[in-house]
Amino acid sequence: MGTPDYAAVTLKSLIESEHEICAVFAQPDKPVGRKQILTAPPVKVLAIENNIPVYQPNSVRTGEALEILKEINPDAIVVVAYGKILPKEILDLPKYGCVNGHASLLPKYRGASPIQWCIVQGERETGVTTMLMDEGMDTGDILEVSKVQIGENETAEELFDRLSVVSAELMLSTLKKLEKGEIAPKKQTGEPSYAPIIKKDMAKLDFSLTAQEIHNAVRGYYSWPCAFFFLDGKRIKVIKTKIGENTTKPSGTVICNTENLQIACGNGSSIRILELQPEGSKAMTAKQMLNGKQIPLGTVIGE
RNA sequence: CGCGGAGUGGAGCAGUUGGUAGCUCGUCGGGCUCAUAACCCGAAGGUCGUUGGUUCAAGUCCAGCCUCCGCAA
Repeated sequence: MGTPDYAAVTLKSLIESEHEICAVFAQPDKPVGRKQILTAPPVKVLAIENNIPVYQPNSVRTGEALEILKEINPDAIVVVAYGKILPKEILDLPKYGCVNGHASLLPKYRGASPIQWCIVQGERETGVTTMLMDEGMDTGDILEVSKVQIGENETAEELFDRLSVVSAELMLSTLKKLEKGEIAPKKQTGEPSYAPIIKKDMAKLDFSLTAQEIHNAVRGYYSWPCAFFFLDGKRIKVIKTKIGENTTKPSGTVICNTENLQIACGNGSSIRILELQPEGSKAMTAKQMLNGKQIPLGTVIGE
């Protein structure tokens, strides 16, 4: 069970492994893009290419989904980024249980968007955890963990790509050990935290935060929804930033408008915006934008 | 037909009430300088996305088409 590209990587590994995949569950097709074309999620596409039956129930809490699963009678159910919480009847169905791959070091960053959130929070280390699902939100007993270091300038998109591979490898390992009875599930220990669903508004930059925090937000919200600020009523997405030197100017003040756009941040820090994308335009370097649009020194950004 | 912005010399933009194009940067040449990504002088480079229309005359008005992008999902 899974939906986006991230989950498709694991599915691909499973297909190429010795495991037999009886069925794939994915979220229903959704309209995508400017034209609102109904598009199949990546996991579904991959499943179809490999002639695996695909089910896309709107809800897994109806008897219908349960009936289908009973029919299939799987040894195990692998769940990666499926986006739905499974009811107890389904969790109890497979011999080896429902194994979930979650992109964080549990119990930290339980929930919907652990990858983006751990970057926004400035973590230097994260990872992938496989666990036996229970009825809670990412509260199941831990099976295996694989840690990954986060690069200073790594974006959520890049981390997604890396973790999807790590996740796939770990899942294969976990399944193998489960089958042989080599894993003892362990209760989650430590202080749990939750990664909220990312909303567009959250990506609006607040220049009263420190440059490091802004740098984290820019990386964490890339490439969706992408950090942004408003200038003359136009939304400007911030794509790439670098920490600048300290300044005494109040936060939000433009302090350099030539080679890049440097803005004063909280606590005397400053951020250099290297690449951005004004509303209606393509992504460009800050220097390119400044060639066409003059932003006077001292301009204060923010409402 | 979901809403909206945009296609102008290599890049980013401006272009007034229609009268054959400007700015910033870059490029090339020269100069200044110990030196420079700094400064000064000069040059090259555009049939203004495409097709048709209105007009004495259109980047500038009208219609269609192509492409890019933001919002929304």
